Amino acid sequence: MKLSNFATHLTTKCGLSAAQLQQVLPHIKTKKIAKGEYLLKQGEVCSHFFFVEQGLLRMYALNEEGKENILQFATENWIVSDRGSVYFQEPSSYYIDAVENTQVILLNDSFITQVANINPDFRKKNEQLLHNHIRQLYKRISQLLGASAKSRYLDFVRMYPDIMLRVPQWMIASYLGITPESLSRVRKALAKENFKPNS
Amino acid sequence: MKLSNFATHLTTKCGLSAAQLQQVLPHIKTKKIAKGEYLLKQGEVCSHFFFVEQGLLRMYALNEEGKENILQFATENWIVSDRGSVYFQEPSSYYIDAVENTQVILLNDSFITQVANINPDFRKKNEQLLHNHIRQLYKRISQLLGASAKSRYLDFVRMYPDIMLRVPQWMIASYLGITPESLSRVRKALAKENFKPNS
DNA sequence: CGCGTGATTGAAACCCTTCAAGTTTAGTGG
DNA sequence: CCACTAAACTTGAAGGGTTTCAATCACGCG
Repeated sequence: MKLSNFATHLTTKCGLSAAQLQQVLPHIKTKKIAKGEYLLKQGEVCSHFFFVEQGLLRMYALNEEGKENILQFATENWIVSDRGSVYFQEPSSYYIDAVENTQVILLNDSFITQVANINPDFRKKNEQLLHNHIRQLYKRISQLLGASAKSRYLDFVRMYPDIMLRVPQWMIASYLGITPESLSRVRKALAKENFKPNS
Repeated sequence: MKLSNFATHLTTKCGLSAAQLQQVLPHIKTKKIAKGEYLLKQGEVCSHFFFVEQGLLRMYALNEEGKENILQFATENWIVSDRGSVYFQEPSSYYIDAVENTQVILLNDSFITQVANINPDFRKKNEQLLHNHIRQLYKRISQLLGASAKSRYLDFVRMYPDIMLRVPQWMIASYLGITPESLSRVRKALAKENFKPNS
């Protein structure tokens, strides 16, 4: 069945009954985008949250020199969006595009409200998601403030071993805030120390 | 009257009526902490959100070398907390202490829920606060990823001119992720370029 | 006054970047 | 299936921005 990831998510994580699921599913929209295509560009108002059914997305900003800074990756079962832009209906500063061919589910604000009304647990889960997100962002900030390139890379590998295998190295460098050349050298140094990514 | 900032906030920002306000106010607790004292230490579970009635707080983490990395300042009418720790009842990785003598209002999760039940707008405002917070964190991350020390400092001055005047320079450096010496040199260079913080 | 904290300045060192060249890998069309 | 090409990754040398360490200066406060 199509939409299996999202449906599973709603039942197991958000506690929707089978009946509630049938009530909700007809209203959701899906979209397929090919590798390299965009879901959001700088200056546009972001209209949806994007649930990744299958594939891999990234969100990034351009700095003053025109370089990409990757803020976030999103694989299966993750939600990515410029929440601020959705919520306040303001132009976004970010881009969201597909690293792999990707199928997403488009969720707008009213869908969230709708499901929250059907199922009170859903609201709680949604809040929980937000808090978790904030916690993750704080962790990232404290890492960028205090940790070396090597330590940031090791944390990334520990935290997202799956993503590491699916995105090109220069994107990881961009996520870590270093150049691809630096990351290459960090990895070389780690190899000499007998570091194995898979252990 | 005591609590004036918080009461004003609840009525003007969250739309509580005078009657609702009277219903709520008796249940809130305040706390005074002197400059240098702590509201939260690493390893403790954070039990409250802290609304700053008067004064100035900071939240920071210690990196692997024992250096402070300031994640957030909070002045009057701001809320600071380790939301993740409050929400999931897990030990915090952060410290919160007072930069000035400070009076805070202690808000726990049940208080939020309570007020949300009394006034439906409050829930919306609270969500809005979360979304705004996330947006601000993303902005900070993209800055740390892509901008130079000078540009980060200029952004800080533009965004928080009031805080700049109330905290020692080395704390701003810590917030920006550079050393106090570097910030001193950045400021010196800006002075040569005829930069005036007040304009 | 003297002490402690914060800010400044200098010199050397370090980490990371930049630029340029080379190598490997992956994808495409013949 | 090989040949070709573009993209990704590696490597080296030089340079820049930031840190480190140390010394000095400025200020507020008991």
